[in-house]
Order: sequence, then C-alpha cells, then structure tokens
Amino acid sequence: MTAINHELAQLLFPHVERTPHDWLTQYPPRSLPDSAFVTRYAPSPTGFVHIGSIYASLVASRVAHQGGGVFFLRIEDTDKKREQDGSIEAIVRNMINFGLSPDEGIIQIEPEEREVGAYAPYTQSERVAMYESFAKFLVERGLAYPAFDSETELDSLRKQQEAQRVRPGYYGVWARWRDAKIERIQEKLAQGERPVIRVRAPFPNEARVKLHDMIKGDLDLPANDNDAVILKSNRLPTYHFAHVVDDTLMRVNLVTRGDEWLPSLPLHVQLFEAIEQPKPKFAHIAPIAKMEGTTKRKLSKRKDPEADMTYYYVAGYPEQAVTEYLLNLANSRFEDWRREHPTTPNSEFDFKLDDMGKSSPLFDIVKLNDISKNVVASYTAEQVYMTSLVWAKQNNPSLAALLEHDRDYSVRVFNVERMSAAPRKDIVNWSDIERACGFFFDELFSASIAANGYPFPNLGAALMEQIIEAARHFDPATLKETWVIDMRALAEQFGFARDNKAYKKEPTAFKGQFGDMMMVIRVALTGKTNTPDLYEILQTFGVERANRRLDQAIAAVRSGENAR
RNA sequence: GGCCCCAUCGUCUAGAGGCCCAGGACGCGGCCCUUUCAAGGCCUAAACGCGAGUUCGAAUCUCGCUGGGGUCACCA
Repeated sequence: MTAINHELAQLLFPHVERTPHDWLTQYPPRSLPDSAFVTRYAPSPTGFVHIGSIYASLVASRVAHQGGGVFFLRIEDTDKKREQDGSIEAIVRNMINFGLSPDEGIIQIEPEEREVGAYAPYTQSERVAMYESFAKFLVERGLAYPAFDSETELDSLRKQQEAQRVRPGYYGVWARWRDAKIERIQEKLAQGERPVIRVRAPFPNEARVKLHDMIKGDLDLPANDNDAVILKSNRLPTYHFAHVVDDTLMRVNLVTRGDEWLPSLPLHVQLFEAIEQPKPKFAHIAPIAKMEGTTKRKLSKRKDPEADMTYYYVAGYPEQAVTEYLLNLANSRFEDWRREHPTTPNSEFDFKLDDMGKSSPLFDIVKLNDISKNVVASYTAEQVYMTSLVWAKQNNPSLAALLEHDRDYSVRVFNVERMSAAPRKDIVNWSDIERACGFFFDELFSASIAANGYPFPNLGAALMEQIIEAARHFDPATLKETWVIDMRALAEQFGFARDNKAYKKEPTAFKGQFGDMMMVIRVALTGKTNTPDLYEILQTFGVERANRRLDQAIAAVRSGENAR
C-alpha cells in the first residue's frame, strides 16, 4: 500500500472505516459439511418472473438441498432505473408456489414481508457499505481507481475504437483516468463530479483463465484486461462487483447462473483474486430457447408469452407439471425415473449438474402438455377439484361458481374414469376443464347447444327418437356389463349390428354398427361426439338429469332444427 | 468483427473406441382393443453437420471447416 494510494482511498472513501476483514469476521464461514453447496437465486426486480429464472433456481435449490446445503434468495436491485414495483412479491410468490422456498432471504410477503438468515441483508441496495469497504481496499492496493469520463466521452471513445477497428473497452491507452495525477482527481471532486471506480486490470494481459465449470466442463478463457466499472457514480456496485463481494460474504460456494455470464467470468475471477478471497465453483446454465423462423434465441420477455410464469398460472398448469418439465429439460434421465417411480415426490429424484446439457434446449409446449396430462391424471378427484377451484376463482369465475354450487357433483365429475388402472388423460390444465368436462354442468351444456346445436349423425329423426327414448330407461343399479349387453340387444332390435365383427362382415345388412347407435345417445346426453364412457356419465348425471337431457334432445330431433 | 461456448431423429436426449447398420421419450403415421373420445398395447418413418487424421475398429479421440448461440454498458 503506497502512501499515494492510501491518500487516494481516503479521498474517495473518507467515511468508510470498516475493512473487508471486519465484514468477513461478521459473516464467518458456514458450518456445513465440505460436500454441501451454498447456492443462491439472485434476480433483479425488473418485471415479471421469467421461466428461465424458475429453471435456474430449481437447479440451484436441488443441488443445495440434496447435499444438505443452503439455498437463498438475494435481490439484485442495483439498477434503480429498471426496477419495477411488485417484482419482489412476484418472485417470492413464484418460489413458494414452485416449492423453491429459499432458506434465507425474503421467504414470505404475506401477511407481511419476512427476511431470515444470518447473512442479512439479502438486498443489494442495503449492502452498499460492504461494497465500499472492498472498493476502498482495492484503491488502497492500487487495484482500482476513479474515472470521471462522461457518457458522451465514453461514446466517442467507443466510436474512435470502432473507426480504428480495435477492440472496444477501457484499457491500455484508452484508459484515460488509469494513471491520473491525484491533483486532477482532487480538482474533479472539488467541482462536485462523481467518479466511477474501475478495476486496474493488468495490461497487456496474455494470461489465460483455466477453470472447471460444473456444467460446461474445462474452460480456457483469455484473462481480463479491461478496466471494468465496479462502482457506478451513484456508488452502487455493478453486477460484477456485487457478485464477487456478496458471494464471498454470504459464503456461496457454487454459483449457478445463465451462461451469458461466461464472457465476464475472467473479470470475476480477477476480482476474487484482487480482494484476496477464494473463488466459488461455477455452473453456467444454458438458457431455455425458442425458434423464431430459422434462428434460435433465448425465450424473450417481450416476445414470448410463455417466458412469463403468469402464462402457466393463467392456463392452469399444475406447478408440479411445470417443475417436472423443467426437471426433464435439466436432466433427461428424469422421465425414466418418473416412470419407475410414478408416485414418488420429484424432490427425491437424484438431480445431477453433470447431466445438464451444454447447449440451449428448445422450449416445447407439446411435451409440457404431455407431462401435465399425466400429472393431472395422477391427482385424485378431490385434488383436481380443490386445485382447479383455486384456479377458476381467479381465472374463470363462472366455472368457479359452478364448481362451488354442487361440490359433491363436481367431485364425482372429476372422478369419471379416474379410479381405474388407466385413468383418463384428457385434461391438460385447468383451462382445459370446460372443454373436457363442461357438458356435465347444465349451464355450460345449454350454452353449447345454443351455440352449436347437436352434432347428431344422419340416421333419420324417427329412429333417433326411438333410440333416445330407449335410453331413458337407465337403471343406476344395473352393472356396466349388463347395461352394455342390454344396449347391444337394443341395437340389434333397431337394426344395428350387435358388434363390429358382424358389421364388418356384412355392412349393408345393417343400419350401422353398435357405436353408431350409441353416438346418438352420447350426443343427446352431452352435445358432444367425444366424451368419457357413457355408463359412467349416466351414473354421474343421475336419472333425473339424464332424462331431462334426453327429453330435450327428443324435442330437438322432433323439431328438426338441430339435426344435421 | 474480436473473444467464448455449443453441435446425435422435428423436439428433449442416451451414448465417455468395439455392446450402435445408434436406444428412450414427446410428436407424427399405422394396426389392435373399443359404445365415441382419451388411455393402453404393438409397429413404422425419423438423427451421429462436412472433411481430414489417430486406430484393426470412431457418434465417441485430434485438427480443420461449416453452422448455431452468447458476449463485447455507470443492465443484470
């Protein structure tokens, strides 16, 4: 520490008395086994929650918790311009919903915000004193210096570099404030100008940074020679410096983050060395991407609705489905595991960073839908009822009213073809319920008939009337097999084939096959051509509702207006 | 443009020199089952970007090329 550096440090940070050592003493190493990882999710509160964030925190949380480590939440609010109200609430709510509740940081917002953890505060704007201590430390050692370039000066610098076709940046001869005399700095400060603080990077720097990334493998990057800004003129740190100081003081030993950070990794390594602290391990995650025409790009907040977690809430995807889809993207082994362990909570899946892909996976809603169908099928009717009701209250109030109006009936509706070994898989998400089950509810059924009529097959009004009339005599005490046998007999009586084989053998001898007759009943009861099993529908409806529907259908057939 | 990362069916991927004329899942198509639909069962089509090496032998190792992506802010 030279006298001049010390003087400069005092000039820049006269009020800063605490040293890095003081802070390191205040926040001692965690007492955890060596194998335990301390990870964090460090979002900036700049808007809606991106699915990539949930993906990254899922990874971080699993890696930490599997080894008995700690996963915490840190709010990176150093860019006050981009900050948006409500972001923190959205972040915390999403984490809770997705079973990613942090061990430390803001863990709750309702009824009141609550922060826990011994490494507080967990919000960067409240940690300014720490950044200043470390910045002062660097200035004292000649490893950082103030720079007073204005925005326009930096712009013209960049333009000159472009014109001369040299690498843009603040380095070598371009780093004008790098070796400024202290008198000049004093003068600027006296004029009331606020400098940024830049690292003094070795220049020229031919060194290479070699390290092992837990996802990307062995990395070999050129060392940093750019005098990056570590403290902005408003005294808030840049991401780079905040990352290094916070992850040091909060004793993070594994940094998981998007791989867009790879290019600045050498700077980070340099900063860890400059503050004389060990660097953590790194795991750089390839972000979820999407095709746009022929180009692949990161899922974008602006362009892609599916980037926003709100999309999944509005569509009513169970959180478990989204989680398992993401787990599958991260570790494709997951779906094999799921098949072998159909009912085990996914938290017991042995997640491995090693198994993560190195390149960006493409988002695939079709695959998500498939996973979601299976998740919904694994729910009990009661669970479907409860969960979809919560969704409907927010997203489909009229459906919520129907579900609440007759709770028992609704649960029975969701129980149709659910209790078997091969449960019905026709509900993708809660917004799909109206399409799949709407006809069970008289209001929705009537609306559908009013809008679309009955999609009856062309069998002639007289015959259809007879068929529907015959269906009126349903006895709930009848066993399913018996009922089917009875219906087959009826089919034969009406001139339909008793079974498919008979029909295939001699198609012209019949009015149609068994299914054709049943379709008339199906449409009469439901107004649809694709529904669950008719026997179960009749059982669920009950005789009264069934007969009411059949009578209505007969009337429609008679009037002819809806037959088509 | 510099630097960096990446590269197997349409998609997610398995594959760490012979087990692979490449396996699974989703999707697509077909068949079976069947009161429609869904599910389920069976089956088909579908990929190692290209070129050199190394080797008895390469999807797997090396190099080059090509292609894709990321990044070059007082944003994170």
